[in-house]
Amino acid sequence: MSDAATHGSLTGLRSCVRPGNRAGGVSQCSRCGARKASVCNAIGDPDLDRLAASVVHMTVPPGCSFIEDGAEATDFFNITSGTAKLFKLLPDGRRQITGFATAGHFLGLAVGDHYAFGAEAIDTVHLCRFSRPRMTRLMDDFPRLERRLLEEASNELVVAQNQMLLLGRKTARERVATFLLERLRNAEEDDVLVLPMTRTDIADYLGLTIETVSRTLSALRKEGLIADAGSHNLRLLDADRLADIAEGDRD
Amino acid sequence: MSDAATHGSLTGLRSCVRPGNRAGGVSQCSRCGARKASVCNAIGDPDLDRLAASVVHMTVPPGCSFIEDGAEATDFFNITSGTAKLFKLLPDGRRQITGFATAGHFLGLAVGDHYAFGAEAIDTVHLCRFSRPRMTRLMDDFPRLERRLLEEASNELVVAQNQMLLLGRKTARERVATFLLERLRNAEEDDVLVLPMTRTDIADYLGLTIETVSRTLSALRKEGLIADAGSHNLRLLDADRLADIAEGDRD
DNA sequence: CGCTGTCTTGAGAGTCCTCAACCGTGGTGG
DNA sequence: CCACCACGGTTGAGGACTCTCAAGACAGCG
Repeated sequence: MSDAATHGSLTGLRSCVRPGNRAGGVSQCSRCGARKASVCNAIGDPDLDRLAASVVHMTVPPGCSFIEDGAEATDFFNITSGTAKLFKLLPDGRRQITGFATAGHFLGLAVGDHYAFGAEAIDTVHLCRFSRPRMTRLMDDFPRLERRLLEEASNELVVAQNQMLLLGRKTARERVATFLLERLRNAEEDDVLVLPMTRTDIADYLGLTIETVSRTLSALRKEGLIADAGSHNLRLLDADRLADIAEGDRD
Repeated sequence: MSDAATHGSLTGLRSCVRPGNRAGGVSQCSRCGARKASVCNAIGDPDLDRLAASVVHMTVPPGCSFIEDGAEATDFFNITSGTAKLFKLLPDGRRQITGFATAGHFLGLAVGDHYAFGAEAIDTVHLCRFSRPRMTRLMDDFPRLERRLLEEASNELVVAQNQMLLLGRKTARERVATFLLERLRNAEEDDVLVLPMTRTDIADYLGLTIETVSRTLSALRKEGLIADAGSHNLRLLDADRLADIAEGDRD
C-alpha cells in the first residue's frame, strides 16, 4: 500500500464521504432510477417503505473511496448513479481493478466479515447503504430479495470468469477491443460510449500499462475502427470487426 | 473450439459420464464425506431424506467433461470427491482454467439458462447432480440452503477477484508461488501438496505456458524452497518465503 | 523394448513494459 | 491577462519477461 499513488489517483484511503441521510419519504425508493436494474426490484411496491426505512443515502465525490480493502464489512451498498471502481492492491502498489460498478450494482458481498476489495468513486456516486443486520432482516422477510442476490452473485461470477479469460489469455489488442464492446452495453447511444475512467484505470482493469492502452487505442483509431467523440467519449465505427478482434479472430 | 487439443488433454467435448443412480437410502447423504464442507450442511439431519431423494450420484472418469460451455444449464452439481477443472475457451483454442473444484464445491450457478464455462474431471470425480427444478424446490423449502448458496457464491467471488489480481498484475514467479500456497490449503499434510493436474492445467490456470511453469518450479527447487515428493507431489520447504514471493516482496 | 505422453531445458523471438520526452487542458495566482 | 504548474494522455526507443520453437529426458504401458 506504499506507493500506490504512482498507480492511481488515490485521493482515497481516508474516506471522504458525507454522512448521508436516512431515506426520507416512502416514495424515495419508488422514484429511484436504479430500481429497475437493481436487486431492490425483488421487493414489491407495497413493501417499499420497509426498504426505504432500511437504507441511508450517500453521496461520494470523485476520487473518494467508500470501501476499504480489509476493513470490517459492516455494510452493503447499492449504487444508484455514477461509476465506481473496485480493486485489489499488492503490497508494492500494483493494482488490479476487478470491475466497474454502475447504477444497480450491489456491493459488499464478502467472505467472513472483512471486505476483500476496495471501492472508489470515479465520478460522483450516489448510493444506498444497508447495514448488515438490516440487510439480513430484509432477506429473512423477503426471500425474493435473497434469491435476487444469488442471481446477482451468479452474474458477477460469470463476468469474473470472462475477465479471467481476458487477463490470462488475451493479447493487449484483444483486451482493449473486449473492453470497448463491454462499455457499449452501458452506453445510451448505439455506438457512442462514455469512458468516465482514466487510462490508468483502464490499464489496471485490463492488466496492461497506460502506454499500451494508449498505443492500442491509437492503432484502432488509425485503422478506422474507433473515433474520438469529445472528452471521455468514443465512437465505435466497426463494432463487428471489434468483436472479431475481441475473440481473437484473424489478428 | 478447434484445436483445443493442443492446449489440453481434451478427451472431453462428448461427455463420457455414466448415467448415475438415484441416491439409494436415507443414509446416503448423512454418510457423505463432503457434507461438512458443502452447501448440503445447510439441511439438517431430519430432512436429509428429502435431499437424498433429489440427487443423482455420478462418477466421472479422468479427462471427461461433465459441463459443456454454452450448453443448456439443466443441472447443478456438488462434488463429493476428486478434482475437476473449470475453464473457458477462445475460438482458437486458447484456454483459461478459472478454478479447480474439489469435494464440497457447488457448480452450475449460471446467468440465464446456459453454462458460461466447461468442467472436466482431472482424476475420478464423484458428484451429486440436482436438476434445476428440484434445486429450486429445495431452496423454496429450505431457506438456509439458499443462504448457504449465497455465502458460497460470495466466497467464489472473492477467490475470483484474487485470481484477477494474480492474472493481471503478478509475475510468473509470484503466480507459481501463489498457486503452491493455495494448494497447501487443500493438502492433508502440513507441507506436502498434491498436484493431480498436469503442467498444462497449471499453465492454463496461471495464464502462463507450460515451459514457464516448469522453469519457475525448477528455479524454486534450485533455491531450496520446494522439493519433489513423489509423482504429482511436492514438499514446501519454506512456506514463509514463498508467501513473501507470492505477494511481491523483495524479488 | 519401443511407443506415447508429460516434463524439462535451451536458444531465439516477440509482445509488452520501462523510461523518457512532449503535447494539451484546466486551474491558480502573480 | 498570461505565465506557471499539475495532470492526463500520446509517442518513441530500448529492454525485459515470457512465449515460441525445438530437442532431449523420463515414466508409464502395451
